[in-house]
Formats: sequence, structure tokens, C-alpha cells
Amino acid sequence: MSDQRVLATEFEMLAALMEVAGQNAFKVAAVRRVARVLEDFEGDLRAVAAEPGALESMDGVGKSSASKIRQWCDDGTIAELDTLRGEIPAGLVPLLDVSGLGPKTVGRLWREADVTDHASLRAAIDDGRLAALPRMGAKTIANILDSLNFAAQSADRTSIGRALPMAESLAEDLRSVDGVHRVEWAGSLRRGCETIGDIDLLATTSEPARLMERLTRRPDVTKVLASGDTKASVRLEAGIQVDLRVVDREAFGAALLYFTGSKEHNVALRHAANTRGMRLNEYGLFKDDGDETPPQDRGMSPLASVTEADIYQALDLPWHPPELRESHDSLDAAPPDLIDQGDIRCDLHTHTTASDGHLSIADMAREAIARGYHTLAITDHSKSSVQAGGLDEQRLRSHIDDIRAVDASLSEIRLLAGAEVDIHADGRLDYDDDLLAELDIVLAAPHVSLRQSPKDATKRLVAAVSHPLIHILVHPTGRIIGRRPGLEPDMDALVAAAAEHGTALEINANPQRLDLRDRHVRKALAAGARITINTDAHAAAHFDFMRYGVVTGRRGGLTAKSCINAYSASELMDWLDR
DNA sequence: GCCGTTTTCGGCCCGACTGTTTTCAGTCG
Repeated sequence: MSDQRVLATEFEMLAALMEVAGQNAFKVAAVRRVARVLEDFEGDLRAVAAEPGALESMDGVGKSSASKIRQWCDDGTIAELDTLRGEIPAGLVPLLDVSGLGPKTVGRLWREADVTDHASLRAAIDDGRLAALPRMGAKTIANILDSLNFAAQSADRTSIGRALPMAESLAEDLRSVDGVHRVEWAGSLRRGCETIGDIDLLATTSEPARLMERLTRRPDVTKVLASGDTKASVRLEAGIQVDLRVVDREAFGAALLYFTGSKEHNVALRHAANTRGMRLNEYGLFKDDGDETPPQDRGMSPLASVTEADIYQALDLPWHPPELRESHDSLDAAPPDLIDQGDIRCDLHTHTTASDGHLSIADMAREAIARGYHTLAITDHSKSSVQAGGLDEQRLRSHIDDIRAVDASLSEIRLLAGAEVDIHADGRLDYDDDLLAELDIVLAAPHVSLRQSPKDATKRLVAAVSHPLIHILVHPTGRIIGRRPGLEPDMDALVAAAAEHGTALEINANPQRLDLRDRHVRKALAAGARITINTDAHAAAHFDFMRYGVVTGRRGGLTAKSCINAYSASELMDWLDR
């Protein structure tokens, strides 16, 4: 793992321990912010640390954190963190993730009931120590126990590939309730994050009670966590939490903005409002008259509230698409004109029954035609991918003939004969150049040796993108979200080589991969490299993964102009032949 | 701990809901 990733988890741990120790919440938030900055950092951290003042010039990093980072670079530890680790049991930190337990309660459990981890918390519940504490009623304890049991059997975050279809079906169900005017999802799902914590739904209706009842009485609800006039929270069988808020129609934009987040974007917006003599909450943007009582409770009319765009405009800020509302996105700079799914006109990475796909060449072509594409590349695995039925030289030659034959029979679409060629650990390719030259399109991919050192990975991938016959480096790191981290090449070096040699970098749209990831896309674009978004389809339904790739591109600031898939058929052919 | 067209000190987003309380602390998003 890279220095900054390791250090980010150290700062995250520092923040958690400070919380349990009862330290000032703003300090904790500041430390946590540094963890995020480190998480997002791309480049050579030690080089930056060695340059006087460079760390301090990063947003959110001050003198104290800079000194901790340098300390860690020098001797691998942070004194303050070591001290806290010595004082506070490590087992308390995971308790912060148990729903309903916050820093105050965890601190109390530790100091007043000798709780040090999950197991001792259960023991304290069993032997009645918890019930003996003030403000620890039967319901509170039952909720803690329930959360403990839930946490024990479910993953903490859900892939966007699972959450988005779920949100679509929930929203459809709720839209059918009498009186409902509108239902939309917000939160990290709307921002297109690769994993999401829970599904946030926002609704307008003339009959809130009816809507709340529809959600809380769904057959797949396993627990109702909260249920009020304007808010309900439930847990579904699928192990995911759904929050539903009902808002007034006139306040929908303010509410959507608020519940979409990110938290940091909201804070920045509210700050912007404050400096302009205004006050922003989920009911609208109001003139700040200094009165503590919320303006909407005093019958004040908002300056803006109906749409998100109204609010940005009233703040004199450019509108930000949800995908560009993260902590690292600037509030003042006008966002680029992001690519849309409608801009996508081809899929350049797909598989057939020749290797490990489920459909024939002709069936794949039909799926692509149904999606309005002008071109489809058939790119089965190369010989080293034995487990995937990779093609040896002879089979590939006959596969090329098969693709050309089907292509000749179709007028609606152009089929490209391609291959997804393994990049060996040392950077060599799985086929000879003579054979690669016979293909219309050549993809290179790392499939094995995904734990090699960053240095070796960089060498390997730079060799691939520098090869004159390679058009695209696909799923460049080989990561699988939540399962394996994949390669950690020097992205600066990789995107620079890709830009220099005119090789495109893929955003693999499979929601388990999303590789390149959003921040790498940003880097690639800054270096002038081309991006392509492909589904890696092995079956008909996989063509629909495209939207996850598009949203990842959008999070990286991708425009149609920089994306190969938005080219016309002739532009694409020119690019392939260059 | 961080930051500055209010500020180098004194703030730091703000409201809903729950549970345990007779007015509010803690958590969550």
C-alpha cells in the first residue's frame, strides 16, 4: 500500500481515538479531514513532505498535521497516536461504527462499565452493568444489542451496482402511493459513489402518513428504526438501510441539495451563505437576520428553495452536478460539461463464448444494436488466461474470421475483431506483434501478479501503454472493490506514458471494478490522456453496466470530448488507425 | 486542529428523531 494510504488510516485511527478520549469535536473533524486529504493524495508523499511548507499549503493540513506527517515519514510512527493507543483499548474503535453508538456513549461505556470491545459490551449487557448506568433504559440497550447483531452479519457498504437498482424499484413503489408527487434518491447514490452506506429517498406528497406507511409496512422491511411525520428509517432484508424524508414542494431543491451532500459540500455551501449574509438549511436559502429561531419557523420566505440551481444562483456560485460535490471539488470553479450516458456510442471491451462470455458474436451484436451503438469490439481473452478459456494463436485466427463473417452480415453495426491480451508480470504481452497487427483493436490487461510492488507495477503498465500496437489499457489496476486492492502503479508516470503514446485508459464499468477509479480519471485528463468506458460484458445484462462507468467518469470530470466512446464511427476508426 | 473581504482569536452547518427525561443529550445525516 502506498505511503499516503497507510498514513490516511493512521490519521483515521487518531481521530477515532481522540473521539473516544472525549477530545474537542472540531479537532477530531480536522484530523479526519487530513485523513481524507491523504486518501485522495496522488503522488510522492515523501517528496512533498521534504519540501518546506508544501504540506502546509495543502487545504486542511496545518502545522500540527504537517509535523505528524513528517514524523511518520522519518520514523514510521506518530507520537500522539502511540500515546493514545497506549491509553485506549483498540477494541473500542469498531464500536463507533455500531449504529446508535457515538463517541460520547462509547467513552462512557469504557469508563463506567469497563467495556473494551464487542465481546465485553455484550457481557456488560448480559450481567446488567449497562442497565445500572444513568440514561441507559431498556429500549436503548435493546437497540444497542440489535445493532451489534446486525453489524455482525452484514457488510458495511453496498456496491452502487446493487444499490441503484434497489433505489429505482423502491422509488417506483413509493411513486404509486396516493398523493405522492415526487420521489427521488439523494445521498452518495446520487453522487455516484462506488459504494454507498444507505439509500436516501426524498419525497413530496399531500398525504405523508400514507407514504410512510407504505415504506414501513413493506414485506422486505426487517426493522423500523424511526418513523415520524417527515422522516422514516427502515432496514431491509437485503441488509441495507433506507431513509425517507418528506418535504414541501417549494423546498424540494433545498432538501435535495442538502440530502445529496456531500457533507463537506454542504458545509462549504453554508459557509458561503454565511459570508454573504444568508443562511442555508434544508428548507431553503434565507436572509440571515441574526435571529436564532430557524427562519422557516418564523414564516420567513426563502430567497431560493425550489430547485438546486436556484440556490447556487442566489449564492452566485456555479451549479455543481452531484458527482462533483465531494470535499476535493472546488466550490467556485465552474464544473466542466460532463459526459452523459447518451453520449456513449460504442462498447470496446466485450466477451463471447469463444472465451468466458455467455453469448455468441451475433447475439452480442444484437445487444449492442439494441443500445444504438455504431461499433462493438469483440475482445476475448488471450491464451494465458486459461481459467477464462483464453484463445491460443490458432483459435484467435479462426475467431477473427468468425467476427469478420458476422460483421459482413450486419449493416446496423460495425464489429471490431479484437483481443484482451494479458500483460505478463514483466510487461511482456501474451501474443506476438505479428498476430496483434492482424487485429482491429488490441486491449492490454493485467490479470495475474496483482500484488507486485508499485515499482514493478509501474514498469509493467508503462511498458503496455508504450507498446505501439496497444490501443487501450483495460481495468488498469485489476482491483475488485472490497475484495482486492489491485496494483498501485505510479499514476503520474502511467497517465503521462498513456498520453505520450496515445493509448487510452479504460474505466471498466463493471460495478465490482470501476477501474480506473474517479480520482485516476481526473489525473489522466489533466495529463491529456484519452479515456474509454467499456462494460467488459460477458452477458446481455452486462451491457447495462455502462451507466456505472459513465458516473465514475463524471466524478473524475470526464467530458464527451475526452472519451473515445463518444466518437463518431469514422472518428473512432481514425483513432484506431493512427 | 484549521482558518481568515467580520477574525491571528474565536468560531467551526443545522435540524429530526429517540429515549429518558420533565427540558435535553446524543446520534445521525
